[in-house]
Amino acid sequence: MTKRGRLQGELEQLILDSLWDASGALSSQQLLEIVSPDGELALTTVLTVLSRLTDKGLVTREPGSGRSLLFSAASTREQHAAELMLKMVSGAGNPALAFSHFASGLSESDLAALRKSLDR
Amino acid sequence: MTKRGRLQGELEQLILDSLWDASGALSSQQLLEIVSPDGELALTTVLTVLSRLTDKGLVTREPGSGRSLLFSAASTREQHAAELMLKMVSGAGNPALAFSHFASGLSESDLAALRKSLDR
DNA sequence: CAGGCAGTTCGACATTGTGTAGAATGATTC
DNA sequence: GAATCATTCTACACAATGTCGAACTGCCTG
Repeated sequence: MTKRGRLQGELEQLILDSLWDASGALSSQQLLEIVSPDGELALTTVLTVLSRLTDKGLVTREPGSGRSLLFSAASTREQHAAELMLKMVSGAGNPALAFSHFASGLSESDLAALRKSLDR
Repeated sequence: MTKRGRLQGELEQLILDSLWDASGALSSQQLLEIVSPDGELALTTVLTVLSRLTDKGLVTREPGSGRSLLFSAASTREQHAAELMLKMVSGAGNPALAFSHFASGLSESDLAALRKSLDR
């Protein structure tokens, strides 16, 4: 019920970010510890969100020890970002124009990185 | 109430697209005509959505003839797309990696356009 | 092997965003 | 001044998300 003044989609994003930041797969408990260190959230809350993220294909689950589950992001943060960016391009109408606006907003270092990624 | 089986956000997108496709500013009536040629929607429906899009800063309004208003998109489709793409990059963690995934998904012609937009 | 425990799944309710439109308001016009 | 008509206000339905308590179910331990 968005009690803790959380915005729409914020908890899902927070959990996704936690999974991306993690080195490996995480248990629901570990995620709870990360997402709510002060014990403000219930474990079931985290599990519900994980279930919804799994339904969306953004999270995968593997069996852990006992009958626990380990969760991890289905794709890397960068793959996910790239996918969304590609979707923008397809809906952009005039990609060349969109690219030019896009490039204008990039930092020098990001521009350099982008150029390098195109050199192949 | 999403009666006509419309998905979440679909009408907003449809109206935004109509404004982008239009050569100039449009009245609510013209938009209704475009969005619902068969008269399935009420004019107030279009106006409500326009009001919400205006609140989001995606649509601007100017006085038209009489006390009518003319609506137009606040930014071009390409600017909008570029803005979202830039937001992705900032949240991508490792932009260089995101770029490389992004480039892999682009068509040859889009790649060429992107290269050209970086040459300056 | 039965009982408890730890972890998951189910079902529920709250809030916000969006689809949808009738009622109310207010400026224009005749 | 009354009719007109575009906009704003108010309202309700449904979907997505936040948030849990209750129920369920394998495992482990005694």
